[in-house]
Amino acid sequence: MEYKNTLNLPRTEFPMKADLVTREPERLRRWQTERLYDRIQAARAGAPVFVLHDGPPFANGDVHIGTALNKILKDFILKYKTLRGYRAPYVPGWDCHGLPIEFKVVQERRTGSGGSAAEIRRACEAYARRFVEIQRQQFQRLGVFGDWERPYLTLDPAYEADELRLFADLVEQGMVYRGKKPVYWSIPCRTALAEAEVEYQEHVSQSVYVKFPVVGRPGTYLLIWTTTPWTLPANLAVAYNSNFHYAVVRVGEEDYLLSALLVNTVAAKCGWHHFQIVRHLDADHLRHVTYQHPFCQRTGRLFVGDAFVDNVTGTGFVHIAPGHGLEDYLLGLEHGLPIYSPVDDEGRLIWTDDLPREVQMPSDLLGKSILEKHGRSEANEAVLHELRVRKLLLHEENYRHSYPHCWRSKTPVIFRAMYQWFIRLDHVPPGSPPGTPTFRERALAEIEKVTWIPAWGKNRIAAAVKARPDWCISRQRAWGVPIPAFFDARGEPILDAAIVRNTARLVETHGSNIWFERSAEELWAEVRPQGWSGPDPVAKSTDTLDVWIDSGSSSRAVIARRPELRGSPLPFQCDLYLEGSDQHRGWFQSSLLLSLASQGAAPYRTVLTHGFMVDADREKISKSRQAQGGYERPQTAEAYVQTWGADVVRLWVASQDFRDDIVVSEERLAKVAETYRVLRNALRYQLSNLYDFDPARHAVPDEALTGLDRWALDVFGRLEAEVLSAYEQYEFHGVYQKVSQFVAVELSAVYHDILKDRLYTDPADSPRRRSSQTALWRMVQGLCRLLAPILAFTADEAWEHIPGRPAGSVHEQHWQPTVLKRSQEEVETWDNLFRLRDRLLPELEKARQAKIIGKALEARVILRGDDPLICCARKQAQAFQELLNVSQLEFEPGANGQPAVEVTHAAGEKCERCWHWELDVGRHPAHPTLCGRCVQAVLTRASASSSGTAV
RNA sequence: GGGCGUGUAGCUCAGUUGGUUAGAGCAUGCGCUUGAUAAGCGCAGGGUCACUGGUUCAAGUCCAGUCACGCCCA
Repeated sequence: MEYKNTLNLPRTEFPMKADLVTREPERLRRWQTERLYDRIQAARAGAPVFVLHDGPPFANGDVHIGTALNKILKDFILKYKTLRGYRAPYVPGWDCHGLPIEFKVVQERRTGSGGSAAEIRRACEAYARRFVEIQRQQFQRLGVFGDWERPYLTLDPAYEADELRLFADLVEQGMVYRGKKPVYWSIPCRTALAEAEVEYQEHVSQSVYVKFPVVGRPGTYLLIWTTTPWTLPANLAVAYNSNFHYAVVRVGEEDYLLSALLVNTVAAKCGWHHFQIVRHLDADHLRHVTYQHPFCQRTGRLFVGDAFVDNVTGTGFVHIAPGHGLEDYLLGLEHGLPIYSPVDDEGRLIWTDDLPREVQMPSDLLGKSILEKHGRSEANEAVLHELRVRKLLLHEENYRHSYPHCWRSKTPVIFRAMYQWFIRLDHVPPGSPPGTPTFRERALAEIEKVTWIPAWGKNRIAAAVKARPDWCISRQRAWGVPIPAFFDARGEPILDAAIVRNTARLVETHGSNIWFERSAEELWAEVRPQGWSGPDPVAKSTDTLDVWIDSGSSSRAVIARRPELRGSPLPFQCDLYLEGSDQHRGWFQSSLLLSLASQGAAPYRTVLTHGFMVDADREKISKSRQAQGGYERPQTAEAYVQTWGADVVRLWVASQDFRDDIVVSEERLAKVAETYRVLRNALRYQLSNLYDFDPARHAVPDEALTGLDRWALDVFGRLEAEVLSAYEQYEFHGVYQKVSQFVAVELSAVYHDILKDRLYTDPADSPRRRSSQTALWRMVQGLCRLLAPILAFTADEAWEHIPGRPAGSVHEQHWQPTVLKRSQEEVETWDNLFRLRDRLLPELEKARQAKIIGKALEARVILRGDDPLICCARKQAQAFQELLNVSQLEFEPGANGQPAVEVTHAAGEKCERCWHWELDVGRHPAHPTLCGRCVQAVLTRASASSSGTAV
């Protein structure tokens, strides 16, 4: 029993149990008090730069697990680049303006009208800052390094000023115009919505088939179909498809015109039992048809609309209201129709100045509300009533389809034409020669210059840029950067680059609240350009800029402004943007368009995209499932960190290919936690066997290392190269797979297992033991560096337990992979030994099954014959016996009838100290239970301790 | 409905230009060990490569279609 004390059993303070949830915050505090991030940046002052520019999350709510994923991926890259010697600064940002915050604030205030714009704005700012603080804590808790004390906020006056200066450039180039155009309008929010603010949901609409009387042919009607009856008062035309055949169908006394292919469908819907097709018409006949509006005193004409009139739904005639639909609007422009939109901000039907009163809707319809309550809208009901009394409503039914909804109020949006500011996508500078590329074409060319990872990202953003309409940039909201426009006495807008720049200067010193707090006169006095010869304003605009202009301006307001991020030769261009794939239509695009327009190039050289978080069933994380208790915990970063610790969450992020969707589930986290334990244990094994190792005194040079250790370092070197390459390509799941499999197989099952014997039983200072310690010492440093970007806390913790380590945190190290070069011959020898080992292990297993042996040390292996592998093993008998971890290995010449491999129980007795079975146990009278080797070890140890050199 | 993706063992991933019985780690089961011990080692089971059809001597790998899921759009 006492011999156990003569062994070099592992010792370490590095605990097996990670206890990440309580221990990580302590390390975090230390990093903060030591100002580790600043220290790293300072140390890399002259190094090559790698800039990843942060896409700002919205300053609202707790950090979602999906947002955490994004931040962690960014941190992997920056920690990796830092280790490789780059100066890789990180300036986190927040998107602070916008409807979601204003919506919350107005809800929270609940004080009737809600106060002035300036008051709401102050409350919004306080709200945004509160969540910036909350999210900052939560992001830091994930182990993300960055300049958290000086993040960029889109509400900073300096940011707003730069955004306005960028806007001024666009104004100066003539890219910004005011136009009347149908936009998404949210009635409860009383605002136009950006495409990004619209979400599609299932909706039941009232679908109606309506008769439009044909002028000059009593009893003949066009049939149109619509799912938005409230747009009928705005009807100004009907579209048909010039490729279709149309039929005149007689039902009872009346004749109906509709697409020939849809006759049966419509007949079934409308319940026509007896009908006959009395005539066929082709498109030429339709060109000259005029119809009477069903309930307004005006007529309309038919136009070709091949692009959108289909033969699948409806009647083959499409009701056109240029003020209420994009296709309608375009057709209206083409034929000079007014963009007529008789609806007010509250979604009520009204008369407008676009048409004479007498040809507009009957006064009974005025004031009827479009907004649905319990699936019914006053406006629809009133229109249907008008149709019914005139006997023009042929059929009515519920129609279930996907329909755009306001993302905040969750109500169906309407399309409504109104004056808005736009950025013209097909802009060409005035006076440029023919053939000059349009802005859209330049954007597409710029997309070609960027590296998109994965490569399909290029297609995706190019398709989005190709297809997108002009960018509607105005919002009728308070919480945003004001559009510094004025109106003259005639109501004409005044927007001028010099005014915008002067406003930027004003905003830079006072913040953008000044626009809302001061009167138009006061503002004009401040921003009126020198030598202004235009009209004087009588009012100011109260619109704000689309928030995509905010975040899209960051290349100018942040990259070009912050000295540590500033690029060269293009100050606004950085190396990498990294966001979810939805940003192809969001930030990637807004950043590209704005940077190109104002600065002449894309703000990024590479764009990396990740997929979305899905649950265990590979379906998107849904709030309704959350509400029904479908998940064990809230889908926030905090909830996961509090259960598993940040390093497990980080390892989970690394474990999957982020270019696809990422599964977040309890099972997945549990599996990853298991891998974490394996990694941690391997580190612990290595550290615990270095307790008496001082590299300065004990390190063994490469050529003196044992073959096994040289093998291990070589294999590790190859792993390191593979891992390096995976990091280079941002394939963190490759790092995860390679490292975890290496640790499980090469390290734990082979190297560590074999090493135990020499580490524990050899004399502490024996060359063989010091050789292995040297290898472990080098490897544990390598592992820490290689894991540091992912296991930010654990790698740093383990690093501190390495004896004689380089100064500083693991995150301050310079990762320079070292290679141990072995000759071809040596490599082959060891490959052979392992090949033979693989062949013999099943034999040992058989012996175990047959109860001949238990553990391998109880075995004696006899190898016979002159098989090349066996010859190789004979030359390396001692090393090979170690690989097998058996007590006795014997070689015999081949003999007839004798197997080439034989496993028997070892001869002799079990040594009490090393557990080998040896023939020389008991030879030494003072140590009757020990083998010769252990006697030596014990005697060496005794003399070392008596001479005072023991460790 | 359209665009862009994805679909290989329970989980996460490999599967080069199409070529022998489809691999790894983890998890599971069964053993071993008890000097890495809320650890360690070994062995075993587990896949009609989403589905259907095609091209080919040969397809997880190429083509077409279908389905499911995700993002974006209508």
